[in-house]
Order: sequence, then C-alpha cells, then structure tokens
Amino acid sequence: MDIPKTYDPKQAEERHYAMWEAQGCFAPEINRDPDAPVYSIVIPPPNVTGSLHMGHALQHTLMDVLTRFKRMSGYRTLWVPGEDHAGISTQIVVERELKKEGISRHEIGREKFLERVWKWRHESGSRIMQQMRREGASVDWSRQRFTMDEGLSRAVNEFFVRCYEEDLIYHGEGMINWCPKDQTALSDLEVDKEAQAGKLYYLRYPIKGTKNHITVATTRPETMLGDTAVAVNPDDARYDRVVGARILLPLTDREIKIVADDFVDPSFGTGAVKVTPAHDPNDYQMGLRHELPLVKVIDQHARMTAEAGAEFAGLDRYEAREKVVARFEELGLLERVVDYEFSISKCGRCRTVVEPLISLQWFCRQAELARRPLELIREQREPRFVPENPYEKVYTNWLENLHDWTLSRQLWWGHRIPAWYDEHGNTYVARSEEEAKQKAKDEAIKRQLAMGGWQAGLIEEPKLTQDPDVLDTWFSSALWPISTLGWPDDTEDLRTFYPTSVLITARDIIFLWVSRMMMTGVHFMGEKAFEDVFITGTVFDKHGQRMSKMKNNGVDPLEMFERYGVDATRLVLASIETTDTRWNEKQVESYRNFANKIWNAARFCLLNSEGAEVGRGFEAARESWAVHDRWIVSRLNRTAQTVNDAIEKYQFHHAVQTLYHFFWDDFCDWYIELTKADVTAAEESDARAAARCRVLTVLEQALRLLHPFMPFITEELWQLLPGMNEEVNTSVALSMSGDEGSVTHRPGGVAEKFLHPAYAGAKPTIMLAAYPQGQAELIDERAEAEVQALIELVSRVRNIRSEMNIKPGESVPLVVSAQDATSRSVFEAGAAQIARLVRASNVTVAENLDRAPRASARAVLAGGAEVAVPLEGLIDFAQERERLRREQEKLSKEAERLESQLANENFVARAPAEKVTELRQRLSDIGQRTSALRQSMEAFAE
RNA sequence: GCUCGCUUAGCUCAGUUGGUAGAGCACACGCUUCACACGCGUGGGGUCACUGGUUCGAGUCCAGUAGCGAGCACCA
Repeated sequence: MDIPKTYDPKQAEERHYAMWEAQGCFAPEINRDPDAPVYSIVIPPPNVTGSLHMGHALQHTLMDVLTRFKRMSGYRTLWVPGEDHAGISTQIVVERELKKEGISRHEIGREKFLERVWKWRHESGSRIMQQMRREGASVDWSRQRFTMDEGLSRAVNEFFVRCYEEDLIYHGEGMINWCPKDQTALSDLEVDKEAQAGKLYYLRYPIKGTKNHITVATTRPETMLGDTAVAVNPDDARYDRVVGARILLPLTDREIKIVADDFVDPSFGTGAVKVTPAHDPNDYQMGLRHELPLVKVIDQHARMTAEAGAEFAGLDRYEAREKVVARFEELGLLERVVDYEFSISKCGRCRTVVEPLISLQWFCRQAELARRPLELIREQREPRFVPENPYEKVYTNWLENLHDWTLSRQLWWGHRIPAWYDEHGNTYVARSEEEAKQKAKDEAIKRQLAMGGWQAGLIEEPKLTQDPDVLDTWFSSALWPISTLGWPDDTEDLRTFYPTSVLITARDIIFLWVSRMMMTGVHFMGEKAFEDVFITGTVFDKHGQRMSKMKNNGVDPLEMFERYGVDATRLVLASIETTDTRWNEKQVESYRNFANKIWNAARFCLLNSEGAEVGRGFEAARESWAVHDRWIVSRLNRTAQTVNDAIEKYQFHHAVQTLYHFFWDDFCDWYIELTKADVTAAEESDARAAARCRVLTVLEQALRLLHPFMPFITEELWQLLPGMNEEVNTSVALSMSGDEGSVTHRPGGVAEKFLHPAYAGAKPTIMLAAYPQGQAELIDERAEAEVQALIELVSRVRNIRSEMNIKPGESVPLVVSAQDATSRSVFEAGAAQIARLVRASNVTVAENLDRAPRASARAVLAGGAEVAVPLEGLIDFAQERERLRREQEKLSKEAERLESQLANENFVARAPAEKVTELRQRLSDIGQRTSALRQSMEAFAE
C-alpha cells in the first residue's frame, strides 16, 4: 500500500464535496427518523457584489461546524443558503463597471441597466456558490434563495401590503438623509457619522424694531437662508424678553420669530439657535412643535434653490456657505469664527456628505413592530445573545429608541415599491398590478355610488403608474428567515424549521438586520426568528487594521485554502469564536501541520491494518484490557463529552483545543507509542490483530469527532479505513492518487454500522456517522492515573538522558522503585513499553533504590516513586548534585508555600475540607520526594 | 457626553462557578528512532496594565487610574 508521507489537502477537497452533494447529504430529507429533533440555520446572505472574504469564511465555518455536528447527532438539519441583491451596493458596483465602458445608467435606461445588473448578479452568485462549496459548507442547495427571486419578491409585497393595511407603513413627507451623489434617500443606519474639523460661525440677526441683535452659532451658515425661527431655552434669563420678538433675517426679505424650546442648550454657543426646519432633523422637530414654515433652500443635488434667493440660487452648498459668510462680513453681522470639531453624516456607500432634506417617501413605523420583540428580550431574554455582553443590551437599547424607517430608495435595482397611482392622485398598495387595478375599479365604483348611482360600462380601465422607487435592501432581508422557508404560504418547511436555531453574524448588522428579522418574525409568525444569536469576532490584518478593499490589506480565504488547505483554515476560523483577532498565518500553518499529523497517524494505522477491522478490539471484558487501552478509551470518551458540551455552548475554541490535544498528545504521542510494539509485531497473532483493531477503532472515533471542523481529511481517511469499502486494500492506493470521485462501499460492511440510525440505508459517509457522545461509564480515573504515572516516569528519564547528554542511540538500564505494590505492578506491566520509550536496556522494579549503583542519576516521582539511571562513567557527580539541588529548591519553595497556607488558621477553618486535605496530601507528597531527593544527594556526597 | 469591551510569555491568543499560570508560533540544545523533519525528545521564558478593596486565598469578584478599541447620542 502506497500512502504519501505528506497530506495533500486539494485531493480530498476536490472529491468529497461533489459526492456529499450528489448523495443528498445536505438536505434534511436524508434523515429518515420521523421523530428526529430539528436544527435549522439560515445563512446571512452574502451580497452579490463580488466574492467572499474572511468574514464570510468565518461565519460559514461556524455554521457548518454546528450543522455537521447536529446532523451527526441525528438532528433533521437544514442550513439554507442564498444571496442578497444588496440594492445600492450592487447598483454602484455595476454603475462603476459601466463607467469603464464610458456609459452611464441613464444613457441605457432602466430596463437595459437592470439586464446588466442581473447578468452581474448571476456571475457573482455563481462565484459565491463555488466558494462556498470550496469551504465545505454543507448547505442545502436545493433550497437556495435569492432576495429578488420570485417567491421572495412575493413575500416582500405581502409584507408591504399587510403593513400598509395595518398602518405600519405610510407614504408622506419627512426628514430623510439624502445622498446627493447616489441621488437616493438613505435610512439612518446607512449613514456613518464622522468627526470633522470645521468652523463655528457666530452670526448676528437684527431684532426688528430695535438696534439690538441676537447672535446664533452655526456650522452651516448657508442654511440660514432657510431659517424660519431662532430658538432659545425658556429658562434662559438672557433671552427672557426677546422671546416672541421678530427678526429681520439678513440676506432675505423674511421676518422670523424667536421661540422658546427646551431642546436648546443654554450653555452651548450663544444659547440661541437658528432653526432651519427643512434642512436639519432637530430643527424639523422644532418646526413641528412651533408650527414653523418650511423653506427649502437646498435641492437634491446639494445646490441652492430659487427660494434661497437670486443671489444664491444654483450655487453648490459649499460655495453658498462662503458667500453667505462673506455677505455677513460685509454687513458687519459676522461676529466671529472659531475652529470647531463636529460630526458629519456621510453616505455609507460613497462617503459623500449627506444632506438632510424634506422629501416624499415611504416610511415604516418601527416602534410598533418592536413592541413584542422588546417584551421578549426583557421578559424572557429571547433571543439569547452570545456573547451576552454587550449585545443583549445593545439590542435592547436599540429597540427602545426606534425612529421611523425610511423605506424607499431612488434606485433602479431592488424590489419595486408595490404602490400604484392613478391620474387623480389616489394610491393603491397591492400585491400585484392586477390587484391594484381591481382596487382602483372598486374605488371608482364606490365614488360613483356615492355620487348617486352606478352604471356598468362607465368604469374605464384605470390608468395606473407604479411608484418608480425601490425598497431598502434590508426590507427583504428582514423577511429572510420566513421568506426562505416559504412565507407567506403555510409551507411544510416553515412549519418544520421555524423558528431557526441560531443566527451567526457580524456585529455591524445587529440593527440593520437582526432586530428587523425579529420584528417581522414575531409580527407574522407570532414567534421569534431564532433561538440564539451568535456574534462573531472581527478578523483584522496582522497590524490590527480592519481588512478593507481600499487598503488592500485583506487576506483572501481562498489563498489560505490553496496554501494550507480548507480544513486547516477552518480550525483557525473556528478558534476565533467571538473575539477580535489579528490574522496570524503561522496559526494556519500550525493547523496544516496538525492535518498532516492526523494523516500520518492514520497512515501508521493503515500500514499496519492487515488482518484488522475497524470497530472491533474492545469486545473482551474491560477488566482484561491493558491499562493503556482503558486509558485511551477513557480519554476518548472524556474528549467526546467535552467537545459535545463545548459545541453546544458555542465554545468552538475550547472544542478545537480539546480535539487537538487529544489527537496529538494522547493518541499520537502516547497511545500509538504504547501500543506500537503490539501493532507492529512481526508475527501474526490474535493479540496483534486485536491491537490493530483497537488503534483503528480509536482513530475512527477520533475522525468522527474531528469531522465538523475538518470535513475533508476526515472523510478521506474514514473512507480508507479497512472494511469500509469493497476494495479494501488495492483500491486504497488508487483512491489516494485521486482520479476517481467516490469509492463504492460494501453493502452490509462495517461502514454502515457507524451511521447514525437516522441515516440507516444511506450510502456511508463520515458526515452521516453518529457523533460520539462520550460515555461516562467508559471514563476510568484509575487507568488515567496509572498511565499518568507511566508518562511521568518516561518524561523524567528522558529529561535525565537529555541533561546528561546521553546519546540517543545508547541504551541504559533503569531501576524504578515504588513503596506500594499497586504502583510496582503498573511499572512491571509497563516495563517493556517503558524500555521502548526511553531506550532502556532493561527495567528493574523494586521496593527501593538500594540496588541501584551509586553512580546513578535519580529522579523522584509523584507518589514517592523513584527512578535511577545507572550511569557508570558517564555521570558528572558535581553536575548531578547541582541538578538535584535545583530540584530540591523547587520542592522546598512549594512546601514553604503550602506550609504557610496550612499554618493559617483562617484557611484551615474556612476553606472547604477537601481543599485542606488536598493541600496536606500534596505537602506530604513533597515531604516524601524531598527525603528521597536527600538520599539521592547523599549518594553523591564526596 | 453616555454605555461597553480589551490589557496574561518575544508574537497571536486560551484561561467556564476564586484554590499551584496554559497552548501554538518563535527561541536554545540534541536527534535522518522502521506514521510523520508539516516530525521526535528536552529546556529557558510571565509582579496576569496599574492602585486599592472584598476574601483564609484574586488573572478570575468590586471600585478607581492609564492606554487601546467599539457602540450609542439632537449639542446648533
């Protein structure tokens, strides 16, 4: 059998995914158990703006670990894949593409432009699908959805219509964020606040009928042209007498009044605020409170309007600012200008400074939709956030402070708003144009009836025009968990898989997405959208900078896959869990090495698998097993318990660490070494066959435990285990060379019995094997302690060999002593193994070290056991004395600490009794070791 | 301004009810030992940011300080 010494990940990655997919392993239908518990996840749909990045790879890894884990545990699992049309982002990307060809979207028109976007969407979508396959994501492709496919568009219209009917959605004028570059309205969440160094201008406004003026401070002087009031705090004594007075607004022919409003902070600026209701969200609110007129002086292109006056009309907002300031200076009304840092709102996509404008848009009253979710999180703490801190609070605070959501976007790419208008200015919100027409007709009939009679035939076919705008991309995202499962229809999927089990996502979309899914889920289904919300950490570059396209400092997951393999990369990603982490390529390399270690451990097992079958070797009564067999079974089951528990609690890092150390330290470093002599015995025997079976059986279980994290290498090796497939031996080499897709399995072969009962009859694959739960009765404390003693002995002798510079090839005799018979029997039983592991010529076990020659290096072990390595002629007495002295020093320091702790009456009185006995035990052990050490040192006394 | 995180070995990070500080990488020394040099063995390296408090006992709990970071906010 020819198995390469180095694992080549690509090989396995190319073959198994196609097989899993072809066999239908990803679909919940593979589970035949009618009573199987359900586990479901909907993917945060990647935007169809390009390709996947490290953040996606991170999320997908965690979702896949959970899905595979639950699937192997017998759950009916569904992980729904899909993509998001990502309205404005995608439109911008495609516009940029067009620009390269020298065309703008307006030149080709809406229809042609949309064709281009759809083309882009398909290219990007298939790229994303390819990448997800590469990741090993076990998503059910048969249920793949896109936010703009037919079903989801229907869901969007249904959502809109129902909310409109419930008065949760309305059409009206409101203050919105307007991006002058993208020419669209934006929601508050699509706007980023940025600190900006600017100036604060103090402007004097003359008060009518006096020679006095009132000074206001502003960062945006150009908006003064739209001022309709000046506000002061009602409690501000300085302005007591001017409230109600009128101002002659400079540069205009308007008179405005001075109002009192609590909003004004008397300590800021002059305590008097200019009020521009049409161009500032706060001023807008004040305008409503005081019934101030709206004067729009800035238009959609951020230019001054005719209402701003002939002098300013047509000017850009920044040109207008300079001009206004200049004019105030001429008029002697500019009091002063000071440097001032303030925050400015920028378009989340193009970074243009947004303009607050009054505009006719569609809005959603979110406060009402948030009521139930708010109760859920407060009263039942649902959903459960991981990590709980700070996200539960962040989420709650957000729900408590909701403003209306601006839904409409002046874009072409997205769901068209399902509202139609007739010539009379009537609005019809409907699921389709037909329904809108019907509604229009019904209206017309009603009107006629009201006017005194209805005559059939007089009702003309209504002429309707659909609202040209589209919906915020997050509107369809808000429905994702229910729409992907079939809503608004009452589907089997919806009944089975809703609510979903967990949502795994990044923290920056908790408001944009997570909270809104909760709102719609609760509103339409009466139930939360997911049980848990897991918020991942962020992956930074190695300098701690956020990865971004602009900085070009992103690490491409595909590059990592290429270089180190998917499985290795997944281990790194899973370990990131919820903490922000700098990308560390060394870490990937280390897990690549781990994959290679697994490969080679399996290689060892397979090279010595003749006459052996996986799954056997542990049939005899456990009392008759060798201690190392009881030990590895105990360690394996303990590991399984820990890993199950860790994954359930989303402690992926802990799970990975546990598996890593079980496999490398316990299985490879110790178990394989302890059993090697039996496994590689030259003579064929029942004992050899049994030992081979055992090592294979442990390996097989370990592979299952690793599978959710490392799907490819585990499947590759699992399929190679003897007895799994028809061509047990000869085909192994063939499949290793990797030209064939799948290997035919042997019906009734051993592979089938490893499958979880829910998948009985399925073609065997490790991804449908039962996930080992870990059996408490197989955990053997005594075996663990005994092997631990062997390990310590071996380590100490190796330490002596290393420190004494004994050549690796040189064998030395060994004398081991222990006072109690049990320990002696453990060392006696393990003598051959000890000899092998430390290269001892022979191992003598005795009650004490009296028989050991004076010229021995010695070490004292836990429990008072001792070991001597006779080193006649090799040993430097002075050096050995020094070595022992250092050791004694360590022991006495520890003893000192323990003694002082035990001398503390408070400790003895208040600490738990078992803690105190534990310390006493330790102290007496140290005492034993110290006296043994002393004797050893005496042996070297000159 | 408010809220919240983080600070542990040279680097990247673990540390789950308070009870003798861990891993990987890096470093030093020795090894072509018949699964693996992507390996094996051995070793060095930490006042757990700082100050105080609670406690018999604090990396772990509490308060404050400093540095870094995040989120929220209507200060014109």
